[in-house]
Amino acid sequence: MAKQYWLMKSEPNEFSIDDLEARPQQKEPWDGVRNYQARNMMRDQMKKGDRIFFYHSNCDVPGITGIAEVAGESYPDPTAFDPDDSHYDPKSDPDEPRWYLVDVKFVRKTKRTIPLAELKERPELAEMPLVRRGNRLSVMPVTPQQWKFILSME
DNA sequence: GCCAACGTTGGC
DNA sequence: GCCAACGTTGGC
Repeated sequence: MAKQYWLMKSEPNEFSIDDLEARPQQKEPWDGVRNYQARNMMRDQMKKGDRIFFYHSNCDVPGITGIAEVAGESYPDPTAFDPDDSHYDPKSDPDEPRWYLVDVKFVRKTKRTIPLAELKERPELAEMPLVRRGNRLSVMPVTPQQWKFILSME
């Protein structure tokens, strides 16, 4: 299958692109997602080697700060089974897991933060869920055209 | 199955 | 800190 492209949001005060770069093997399980649309994409569609825009939300300058890649196939999110974890979900049964995740691996930081404000100005990106009003999806697909265009804004 | 209340996301 | 937009929950 052709390589696919994605965008994943993270709050940098929780987990930033620098945190990802600093991780052992520069890899991190993308746990804690509790939204069905986002889960479905991670569980069913994201494949090893797919590229990801790493997006910082809820911060001074929200925008794309780096590139990562999907490190392997999806698997059940262990934090859903842990009563001590803030993302614990008693309704997720290990025999029938409700939540899934993928591991994400650092590729590089973008040359600069590409701010949401600039992404919004570009008609080429008007179809991205990211720039649409009220969208709260934390994992979303990016078309090859959008991917290429955003890279040209670096 | 409807829908009001509530909680969360996330830009500003 | 405000608040609009959503998703989820739970009473009926």
